[in-house]
Amino acid sequence: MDGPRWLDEREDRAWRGYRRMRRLLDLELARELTQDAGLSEPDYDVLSDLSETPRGRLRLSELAHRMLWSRSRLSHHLSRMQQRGLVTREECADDARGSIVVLTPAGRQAIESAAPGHVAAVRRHLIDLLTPAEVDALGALTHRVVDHLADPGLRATRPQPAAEA
Amino acid sequence: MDGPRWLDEREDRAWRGYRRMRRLLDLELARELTQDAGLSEPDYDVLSDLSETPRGRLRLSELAHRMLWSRSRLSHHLSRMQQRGLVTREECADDARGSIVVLTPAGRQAIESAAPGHVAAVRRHLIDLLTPAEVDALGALTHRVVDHLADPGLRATRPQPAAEA
DNA sequence: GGCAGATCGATGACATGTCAACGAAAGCGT
DNA sequence: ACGCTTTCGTTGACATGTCATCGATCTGCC
Repeated sequence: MDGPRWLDEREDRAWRGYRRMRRLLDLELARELTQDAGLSEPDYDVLSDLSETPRGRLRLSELAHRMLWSRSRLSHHLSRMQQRGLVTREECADDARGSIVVLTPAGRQAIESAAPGHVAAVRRHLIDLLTPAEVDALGALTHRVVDHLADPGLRATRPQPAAEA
Repeated sequence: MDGPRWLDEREDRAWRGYRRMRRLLDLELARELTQDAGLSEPDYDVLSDLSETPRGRLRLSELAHRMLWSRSRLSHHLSRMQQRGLVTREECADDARGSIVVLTPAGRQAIESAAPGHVAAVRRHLIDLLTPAEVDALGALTHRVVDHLADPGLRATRPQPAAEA
């Protein structure tokens, strides 16, 4: 029962800064995206991931996996986007349970006209404010954290849960 | 007329890493917080900010301002927290429109018992994975971005909508 | 073949966040 | 004192995200 190791001044500064940046950056990017392209950030992410595939088609689960979304969330969101004509669903030939999400021409149009402005906003509010060394540091650090979180073994580090099969 | 300046490989790595970290870190911290303390992240943040004040009391607007929340959101959330006995509202003496959010003993108890575990989680999944130099870099970079976003003049930087496609 | 369990995607109930509007009360200039 | 405008916090309608569950289908194993 050691006293908890609180964050020291620098750590606290980093943590608070991260959370504040997160919030403000999100608000601003979402605001511009809505205003300029009529898309929400989730919309943009769906369209973006879809458009990165050869023919703009992906199994729903595969898309959910890439986006780190639950299938449920994606299914709900796709229904809304489908009503707006941005995507459609097709039956999957080799798996009758599955459905394939397909980018419509309107969806392709939407992402292609939104992308330049969005990238510019990301630059303006983040990337271009950083030195090259900071960009690299951010890349390195975030990927390390992601790898750590993606590793199921990480939770063994926690005090309590020790059980294993 | 310039083709949009897309992100180069390093910038893209940083940007994708950031978004992925954001999502995974959030999920994990929220998961542990709920499991260990029965609080959501928004709950924690409210209680945390309140507990940092001398007597656990703040004007609703002041709290909303600190948290970067809308008054509406905070009002809704407080209603839920109030029903769980974590906070109460009091009338404001010097401004009859206002209300003062007050941390209850139960709320104080909740944040005090949740904090050590939460800080430990933040360390385990983020801070302790970083070198001291990275912690400083993260602090510097996030604060720069925050300052930039907080500056109302920043939007003047946006290109005029004069360009035709 | 046929059964048991896993996976897929959809759905409804519910929790949470956003947005526009509101009544009440301050501020402010006259 | 008087209006006009702004600010405060609340509210209701609605958009979005989560969670548990479902029927359908696939998979592996006998």
